[in-house]
Amino acid sequence: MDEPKLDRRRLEVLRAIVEDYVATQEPVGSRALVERHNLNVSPATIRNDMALLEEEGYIHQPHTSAGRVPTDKGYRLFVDRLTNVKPLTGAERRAIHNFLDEAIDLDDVVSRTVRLLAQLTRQVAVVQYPSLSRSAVRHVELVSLSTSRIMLVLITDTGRVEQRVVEVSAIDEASLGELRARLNAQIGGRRLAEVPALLADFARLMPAGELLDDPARAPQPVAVDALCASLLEMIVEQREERVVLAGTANLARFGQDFPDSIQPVLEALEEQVVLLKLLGEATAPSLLTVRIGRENGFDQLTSTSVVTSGYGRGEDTLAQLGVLGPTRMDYPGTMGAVSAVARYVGRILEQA
Amino acid sequence: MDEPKLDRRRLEVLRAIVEDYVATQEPVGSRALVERHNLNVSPATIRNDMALLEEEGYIHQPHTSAGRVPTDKGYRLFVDRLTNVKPLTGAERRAIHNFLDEAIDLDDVVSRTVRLLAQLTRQVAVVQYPSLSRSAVRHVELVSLSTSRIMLVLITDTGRVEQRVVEVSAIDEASLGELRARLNAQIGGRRLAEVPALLADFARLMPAGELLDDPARAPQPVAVDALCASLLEMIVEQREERVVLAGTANLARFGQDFPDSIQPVLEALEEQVVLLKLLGEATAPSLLTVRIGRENGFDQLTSTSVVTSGYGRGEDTLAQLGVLGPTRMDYPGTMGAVSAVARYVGRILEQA
DNA sequence: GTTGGCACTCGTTCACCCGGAGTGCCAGAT
DNA sequence: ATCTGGCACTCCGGGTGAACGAGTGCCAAC
Repeated sequence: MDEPKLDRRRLEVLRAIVEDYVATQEPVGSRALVERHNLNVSPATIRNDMALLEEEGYIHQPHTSAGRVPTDKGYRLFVDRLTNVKPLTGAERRAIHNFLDEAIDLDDVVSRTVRLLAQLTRQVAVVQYPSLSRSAVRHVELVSLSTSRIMLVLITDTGRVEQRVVEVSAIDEASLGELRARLNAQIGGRRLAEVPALLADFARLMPAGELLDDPARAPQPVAVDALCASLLEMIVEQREERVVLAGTANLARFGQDFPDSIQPVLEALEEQVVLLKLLGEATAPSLLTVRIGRENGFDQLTSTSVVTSGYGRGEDTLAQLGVLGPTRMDYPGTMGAVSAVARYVGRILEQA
Repeated sequence: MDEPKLDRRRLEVLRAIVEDYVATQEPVGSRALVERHNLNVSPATIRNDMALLEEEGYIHQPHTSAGRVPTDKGYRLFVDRLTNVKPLTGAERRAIHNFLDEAIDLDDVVSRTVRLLAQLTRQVAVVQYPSLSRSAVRHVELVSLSTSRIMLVLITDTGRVEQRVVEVSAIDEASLGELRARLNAQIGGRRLAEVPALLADFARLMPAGELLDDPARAPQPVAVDALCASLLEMIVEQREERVVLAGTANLARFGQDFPDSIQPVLEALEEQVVLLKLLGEATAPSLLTVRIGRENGFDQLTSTSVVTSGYGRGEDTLAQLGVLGPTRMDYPGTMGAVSAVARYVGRILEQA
């Protein structure tokens, strides 16, 4: 798999090119390279290496007699083999702690996280709300609003509360209380992912009275069905997950990095669907994913890269968060920030 | 108050300058003016008028021997006296109806409205959630989660649901039921604005048992106080209102209109506080407000204008919505769109 | 495999010039 | 008193061309 033609020095040259280009935003030439990094060879040697790297598609020359610029393939190699995530400074680490520790509820955690990430990386930050399906039921509440309307409230252990109103045939308070108790016994504390199966059982057994001490108090099947159906809908519907955004202003700072304009990028960022796709499938917590240029699959985003990480409680990934910026970005730094924030948010969620 | 020096033709000239400049985005000269509008005078005459308009501060010359550009003061006069809101086309009107009629709940109405407004005006749209304080209490629910924790749920007639959990000293189910009934009798159907006063009475009378048939069942004062306090907090806190945004990508289309960069504008738009201030105090429904350039009071937004309108049910303003764009914007068109959307959203809320 | 040298290519910058658009002003016409 | 045509003037923008410099590729020598 390794390209045998790339010996140690050539890789070093590629790394130097990426680093310099990211720093200066200008094509980098052979002389500048030997000066800034202490490669103990002459510019001419570097030129030979560059010619080879270009042949292999890792770098590219905007026009004859210009310096070289990394290609997407070059960045990819850089990220995969030539760098490690850069650990944050103590000050940054402290800033994360201080800022996130003040969060008062889930909304606040998410909103603080996204702003923090944007500020830390000076780029666009994206945070997905903890997914319902990964979290567990803390409590289900049934509130009768009138004789035939029930409000269904679902509280999860990530602190999210969802409610909706259900129309049912008349049901009396006593039955409702019984139902509430049984329902909580059945699904309380269980993963949302397990709930559909459990509800199916519940809908089958409950009306038959099999779960009750006094079968005479079994509620009407139709009411139970309606409630279960609504509960299921809530869970499924919420899987269409919410995403929040911050730092779009940072895009403007990189105006020159985008071939035409930042308009298509801003447009893409307004589409929830696009954002969700960018964050991608849930990965293990603190496992970084980097998508470079075309890899992210949207034409409007060919000159952007995305760095994402799962976050969650312990081993469970509850959702994804990440950062979007120009392909020419500080990968080690960004990866460090994303990883650190993901880890810390996870820890906060554990306490809650 | 009228500047007597501005006779009919001079005003006409100002209008022509604004219209042409908005259309072409280039300083407009005397000759072009007489050609495009059929003013029946010579360019020289227009030049005299322009000199006067400039002296009065309505227009401005970027440099000697360039055409004229309207100043903020010029736009102001234009908006106040030289134009009327432009009615929408039939197609646009139909688009509004079709798109908004499909909304399924309050969140959906708001989200559709903001996207619609952005698309219609091709600018940044801002919509404030209907304010709790203007709406009325539909129902208050008390749910005991455990012996000492009660969930308080407030449902308003705009369809909003807010909940929070309150810690109280132990309270039994019967007292809770009584409390719920009395509380609803006291504040159900009332405006949120009236609620604080009503709650004060309630907290005074209820514990004393004066409102009960059986004074022995009066709940502990401390529990009532805690509940009332939380309810008040909910109402007050929600006055810090939510705002949603769409169409930021449209800013990029106007890149040249912003002296330096759109960055400060994007930054401003990320601040909820700024957005709320821009939307401003509630005004009567369908009453348009236009703030031009510096009038909006933010340094970052000196080259933007904001067109807002209240919207609501009948005569009640529930919240504000509006559009933000470069000072050089199509005022009549934008005003027409904002006004039409505000009116229609109001009508939708009436049905709900 | 590395190096120094050299010819060559291009993009960038600057000075310069020119054309055109637009102005202000003035004297004369209405 | 107001409008108009004419005229001199200003200034921006675009185009041209030269000088410059950064960078390259190649080759012969080490």
